[in-house]
Amino acid sequence: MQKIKIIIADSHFLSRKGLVILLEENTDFVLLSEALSASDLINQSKFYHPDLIIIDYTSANFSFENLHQIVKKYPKTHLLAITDVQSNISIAKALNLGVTSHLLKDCEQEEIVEAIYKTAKGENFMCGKIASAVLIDKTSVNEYTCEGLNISDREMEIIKLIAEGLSNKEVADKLFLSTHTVTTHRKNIMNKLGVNNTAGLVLFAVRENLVSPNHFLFASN
Amino acid sequence: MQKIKIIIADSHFLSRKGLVILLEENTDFVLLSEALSASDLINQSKFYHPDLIIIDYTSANFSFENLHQIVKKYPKTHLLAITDVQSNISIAKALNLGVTSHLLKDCEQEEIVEAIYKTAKGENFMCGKIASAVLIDKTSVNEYTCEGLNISDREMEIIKLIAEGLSNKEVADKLFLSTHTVTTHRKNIMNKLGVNNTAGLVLFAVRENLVSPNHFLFASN
DNA sequence: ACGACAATACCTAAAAAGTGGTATTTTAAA
DNA sequence: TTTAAAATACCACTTTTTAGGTATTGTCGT
Repeated sequence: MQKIKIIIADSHFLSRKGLVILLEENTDFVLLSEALSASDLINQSKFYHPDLIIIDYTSANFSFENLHQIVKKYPKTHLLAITDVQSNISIAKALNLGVTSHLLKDCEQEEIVEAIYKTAKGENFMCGKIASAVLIDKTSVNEYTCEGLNISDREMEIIKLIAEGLSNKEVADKLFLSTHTVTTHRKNIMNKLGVNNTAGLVLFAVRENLVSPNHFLFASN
Repeated sequence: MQKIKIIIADSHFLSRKGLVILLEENTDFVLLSEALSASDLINQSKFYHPDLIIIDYTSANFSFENLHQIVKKYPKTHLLAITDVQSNISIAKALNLGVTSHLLKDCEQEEIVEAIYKTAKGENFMCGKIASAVLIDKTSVNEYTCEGLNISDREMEIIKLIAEGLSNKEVADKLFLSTHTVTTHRKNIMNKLGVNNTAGLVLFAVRENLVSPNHFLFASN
């Protein structure tokens, strides 16, 4: 069997080095390089053409777009995402952007190793928590959905501002809309989410990382 | 200079091995052992009497109590906590239980190394985000406070219910109070927190783990 | 026994949110 | 090119929240 050629893309020192040790312990794996930023990753991918990239797209110098860039440019390279706890929508987004497998950083060593083998062959592997978080729509093979919610970008924008404490009027002013429009959006959002008050909206916003729980409190320091 | 004798206590494979590499790279550090659980940690501490324990008290097989146990039994051993993002109250709690220093897992290597040196000497070291989250009350040396907030238990209870989406009336019914009382509490809380709407209350509740961001959404599944 | 604070309760009035509609325009997809 | 969905806007009405107060009781520590 041919060795699996791997790049690690993660700006966090600890998890990066944890992965290094894991790869060193298995002779089927070859670590080509470590990328600390998106530009590192682009350059190294061009140079090495890895079989597999293990990436934390949430860490400081990476983003969702990097996933898409890699998938488009190097279709033979498979992506294994490994992040801290994420919202369902983020995970679904990553999968839709072409990530083959998804783990969390608190996974066991064995799970990570298994994920590497499978992902390098192009097979999906989700750790337990991820699998339960994302429902796979059996009808369309490659479509991952997130609990049937489909909140539009505009709606997301409005949720974010509401969660940051703006009133409908303030949101309207900020986005150059009528308050009626904001009210309508708010109604539609609440219907989609199945909630009937601001608390529900704010909790959703936190879960989807639209706002940080520290929004107000760090501001007051 | 004598070498610093260290135990790593963390059930997460990746961060544990990341720390292993970091310690190996510095000849002043000696890694005595790795503890995957509280009982591991107790046994290894008894056997090795380390200068320093690097611990993620939030990881699967550890808890706040372990911090207290170690501090009480081995006063010469210093504790360096390193966790994922935490609420201020959790951090304050850890510090009050006797943790000398506190980092986050996304810290840079240099910060971790500096923290190890200082903590082993008994000096405090907080990474940037932690330091800004917790203000040290200079008047009483060993007392860490949380932004001078002192929210009473009753107030916490009411915040929690509001964040769960209950109206003042519903909270009042649940706690057998007049709506006036709930309204008053709500006002007092908002004054203490320096916010002026429900969104701020809910974000605070999330930050202090009074409510899960999944409260509504898991309920609807 | 005193003071401080927490918990309770009430009042008024303005502002905002929540409910249940309808309706036009723009955009993306089939 | 038809169609569906998203984004926009308006109306009327009710409920809830927010902001400004005051005031009584109980409890805890000094």
